[in-house]
Amino acid sequence: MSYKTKKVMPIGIVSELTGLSPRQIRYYEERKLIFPERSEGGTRKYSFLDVERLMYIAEKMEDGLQTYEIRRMEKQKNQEELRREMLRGQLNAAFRQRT
Amino acid sequence: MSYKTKKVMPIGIVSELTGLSPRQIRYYEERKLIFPERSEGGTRKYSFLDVERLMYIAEKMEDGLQTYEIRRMEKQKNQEELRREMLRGQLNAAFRQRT
DNA sequence: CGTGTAAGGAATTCTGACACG
DNA sequence: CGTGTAAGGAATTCTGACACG
Repeated sequence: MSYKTKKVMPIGIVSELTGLSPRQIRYYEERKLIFPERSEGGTRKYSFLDVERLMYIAEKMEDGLQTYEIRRMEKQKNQEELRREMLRGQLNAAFRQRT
Repeated sequence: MSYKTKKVMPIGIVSELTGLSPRQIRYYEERKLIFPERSEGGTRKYSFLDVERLMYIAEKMEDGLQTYEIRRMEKQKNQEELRREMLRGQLNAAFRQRT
């Protein structure tokens, strides 16, 4: 696992890095926009990728979007990616090509 | 600053990642082998590079080296690098070359 | 020298709730 | 809906010291 995706930061650091309040960060988790891991004791752990995602979320919030709208956008993006990958898989299977 | 060098991890995470005890990690700091940053409240913050360095230190310790020997090795390495860089600088100046 | 541990305190984080709008 | 805040408690970290070897 890369340094970018490894969950290692406490919420205080993430708050400093993103400019968001701990309250905001926890709320975005409640709204299924962000998914930190937990330590044994229950404290949240975030990755740099999470920090990037939070900054992206912050932008969208500033644009006036609601959390469920952002979540919907993310889901759409993922589904488009899936579609593209499945298409690529089918093409590969059909023509026996290797990338 | 890259994800590798940004100081963001608390000592508990570093302990998990390296397999070293917090006591050992603090001791290596006392012996000037590692240099975490501090939060306002005084808690230590480490980077992934620090984690790598700690694993390197752990190896050397297992080899039976003492902390001052490891510190001496590091210093030597740095000085060699400096020498090489200065030499490169002089050559560039002498021949007006650009890399 | 290098590391474990118990001690006491401080910084950090957690959750659920109330408030505002 | 999104966020601030005070509340109480728990997890985490801090330092200095003693112990062992």
